[in-house]
Amino acid sequence: MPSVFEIIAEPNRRAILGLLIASEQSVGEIERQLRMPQPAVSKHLRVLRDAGFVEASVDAQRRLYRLKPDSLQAVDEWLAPFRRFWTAQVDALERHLDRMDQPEEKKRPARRGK
Amino acid sequence: MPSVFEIIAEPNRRAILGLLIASEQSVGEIERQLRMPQPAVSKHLRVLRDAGFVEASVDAQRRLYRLKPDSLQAVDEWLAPFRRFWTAQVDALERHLDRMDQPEEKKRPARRGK
DNA sequence: CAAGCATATTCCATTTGAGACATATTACGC
DNA sequence: GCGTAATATGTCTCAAATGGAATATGCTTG
Repeated sequence: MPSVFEIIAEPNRRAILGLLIASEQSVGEIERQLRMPQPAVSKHLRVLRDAGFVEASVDAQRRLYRLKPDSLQAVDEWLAPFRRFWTAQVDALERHLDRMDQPEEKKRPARRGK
Repeated sequence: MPSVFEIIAEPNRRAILGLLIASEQSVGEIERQLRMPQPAVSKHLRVLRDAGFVEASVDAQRRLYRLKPDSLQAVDEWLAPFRRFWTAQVDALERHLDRMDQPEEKKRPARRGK
């Protein structure tokens, strides 16, 4: 049972997850979009399923895979303590830029919010 | 040149990064805190340094390693599109809880916002 | 400059995991 | 039930990366 981090270390698995953001996809659709041999797709999906990142429903002979919520939350939580590290930098940069270009306008809407 | 994701896939490297959140540390300090052979520490630090996650300054014979900002930002950006996936879930749960316990109080302050 | 400590590097053995291909399974239409 | 499409699994090989032990480098002090 590999860790969450090992799961997403594999580029093809990240690609598959990326596809599933849009909507659920069959194995064949993934295979075509990523131009990847079918056994490879199935194997990666197996790993993702075992790790709880995706789930499948049966539609005749196809299996439709979709993202499971929560799966990537663990990564987000691990990241949290580090986040303040770069936000300090970015905030300073933004203040700097704000002072530079249009000192009068109220531009530059919420960059990280929502 | 491994990807950001491969860098943080290694548990010991995550542990080292975790230590450096608190403050900069020498190799020896990391070695002792993580109970890890010194060459292992140096090797992982090498990888982290090459990947731009940490930087070192020289203090006599010791090298003090500290986090570089921005390094983990790439992970955060990759995570962004997925984030809305679980927030939908969490928000629903929060609304549910809010309805349950104190229906009158204005408690439960911003949980994810800074 | 010799000795000693802190860190880096090299070498080797082992393991892990992905890729490629062949093959098994399962469901459908006829 | 047969043939076929869609997906899963098994096997083999190979590359990469980790751990461990020995060794090299570098700085410092006496």
